[in-house]
Amino acid sequence: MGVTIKDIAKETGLSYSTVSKALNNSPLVKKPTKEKVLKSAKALGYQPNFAARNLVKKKSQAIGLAWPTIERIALSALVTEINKKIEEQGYSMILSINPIKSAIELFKRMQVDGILVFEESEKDLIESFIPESIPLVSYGVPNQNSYPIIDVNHKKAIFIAVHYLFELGHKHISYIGDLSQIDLRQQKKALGFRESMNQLQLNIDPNFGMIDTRGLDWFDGYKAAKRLIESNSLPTGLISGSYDISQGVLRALKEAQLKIPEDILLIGYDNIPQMKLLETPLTSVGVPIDKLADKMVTSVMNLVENKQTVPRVQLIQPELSLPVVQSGKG
Amino acid sequence: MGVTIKDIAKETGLSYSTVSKALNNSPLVKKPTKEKVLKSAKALGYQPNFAARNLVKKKSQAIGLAWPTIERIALSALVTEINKKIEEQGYSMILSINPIKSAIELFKRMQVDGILVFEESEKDLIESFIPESIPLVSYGVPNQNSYPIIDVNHKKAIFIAVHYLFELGHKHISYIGDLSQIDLRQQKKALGFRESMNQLQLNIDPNFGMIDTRGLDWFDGYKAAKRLIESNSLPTGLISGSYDISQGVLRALKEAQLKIPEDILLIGYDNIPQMKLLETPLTSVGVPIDKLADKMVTSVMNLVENKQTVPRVQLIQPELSLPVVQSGKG
DNA sequence: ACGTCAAATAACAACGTTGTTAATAATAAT
DNA sequence: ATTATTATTAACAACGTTGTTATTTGACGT
Repeated sequence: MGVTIKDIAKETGLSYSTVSKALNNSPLVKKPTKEKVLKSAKALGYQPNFAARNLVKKKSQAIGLAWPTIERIALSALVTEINKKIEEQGYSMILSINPIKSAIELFKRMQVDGILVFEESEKDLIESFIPESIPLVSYGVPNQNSYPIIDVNHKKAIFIAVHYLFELGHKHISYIGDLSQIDLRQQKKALGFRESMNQLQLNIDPNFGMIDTRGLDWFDGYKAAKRLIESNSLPTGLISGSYDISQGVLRALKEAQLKIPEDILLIGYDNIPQMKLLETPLTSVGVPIDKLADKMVTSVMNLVENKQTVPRVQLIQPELSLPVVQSGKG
Repeated sequence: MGVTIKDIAKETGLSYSTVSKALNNSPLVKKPTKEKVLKSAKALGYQPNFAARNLVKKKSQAIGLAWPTIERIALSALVTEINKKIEEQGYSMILSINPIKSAIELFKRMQVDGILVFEESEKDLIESFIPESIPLVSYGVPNQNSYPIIDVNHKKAIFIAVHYLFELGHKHISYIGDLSQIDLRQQKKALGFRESMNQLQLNIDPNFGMIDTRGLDWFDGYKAAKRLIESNSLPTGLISGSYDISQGVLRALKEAQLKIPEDILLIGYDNIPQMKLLETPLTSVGVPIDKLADKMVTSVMNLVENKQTVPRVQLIQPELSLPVVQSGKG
């Protein structure tokens, strides 16, 4: 089946080492012979065997990305951006939607040069099976991690949102998000809210100051917002904990015929491009997705081509972005 | 760096061929030696080199899935199901979100044993660069394809939906979906609607019998449904062309305070599990996702392990499924 | 025309596995 | 005790590349 370098060596009457060099456009081989080789290669339908190349070069020119929760859309824009950046570096990205552990094993099998991981709350486990042999960078929450982690300053993000509302004169501010004790990232956001409110000496309504969505899906946000609306304890400013939740909240507000920002000023989370597609333009806070993608890719690349060491924790600072005013054409 | 089979051969005083056999649990090696090898392997932290193994075995035990449109959620449930089925076969799945052509090239590099592709409308291109060396199965619309295609009988699906409504006594039936001329799949659905209506001698309202969403996103469905509602040409039965569109339509109907199925009976498309998560349970029509996943995986597996030939086109028949009545607990 | 030096190509050893064949140790049969 | 037979292990070629070293070829100066 497979046409190898030796076949084209036979055809051209050259040694297979020169054929190899010719195919790699080495300066050590004369132009006419290069052309002869190339022509013959095309004629025979030669396809390089990358297992062989990987074996000798100890490189696959690919990065693996472990993303177990594919069905939650929030990260897909980030993944797309990461993919783009990796390609720009001359590498390729492969994705696994398996649980992190088996994804990493798969990547090892595929001989990737580096691994990116989206961690959620299984921190404990990860540490035990990360392969020393392959560079790994995680988008997660710092712990006693031995591998580099890219973190977002979630507390500060919420802080920015609260202060923004405060300066606009809002006194009744609520937070809507997942308050469960499992996901560290969500905990930081909640904590950030509490601290910011205290600092500004604002009161957190005991019942509806912090609304628990009990989940991160669109629908969770919807249901929680609905409860809030029915309670008649509506704040004037509302901060939502994630992109998906914002969507649900928006919907609930719309159904209740509440106007944004007149009746209630909603601040979304996660600065991803899709934000612009939302029906109602939203003020939002978070780390711009391309900044995040850039950090992750350059970090793992630095490890792969060990140009320099990568800090154990990199905290990225969030920004506030004002709503984009939609033009008539949409 | 890399601990190899030879290192553990040295350690145990055995030849590296017996070490290899021991690690693969061959019956040709005595139990005590096996144990010795295993212990030493663990002690040294041995990690097999799969490039070497792939090279000699000409197999990677992995299937590549090309899915360029990751940001559209509709297929994610199918992808998850396919991943599960592939794992059950003892293989692994890697995913690429690159354009199909470069995804395929990547998969070749990674030495996958087989490739699955989600085609949209770039049929023309694909044919030219499919590698003869790797089995490839596509979820697409049949053309002059030389590779196996899994197709869904979209026309029949719409037919079933129309007939279902007709038998319930509906006369005013509309279709809402993407009517663009580019996507073959969408064209089939539209055609199916026209034919079914004609067959039943039902009139298609010239303005609002077929509503063009001009896109496949959630929001496209929303906007189109909104136009429909404002037109006051509301049908009693409405068939939507995709999962995402159904979501948008649902939302628009809800905002207009229209009840399902009392005011209007909406039939969704794509029988995917998430359907159950929709706020409003929906009658829906389409091919159950696990059936589709099964067809794709078994097809590519048959090629990979060439057990048997795979038909050039496999048309899967859709089914109607009635709304799941939600229990109080949700 | 002959030796010198550079350019071009050939030869060959790796890379880390697996599968096949050869060699040895242990056991059974006479 | 000696050979035939089998269980174990060792040796070695192969997989398809790349990089290093050796060899050949050709051009040049004298």
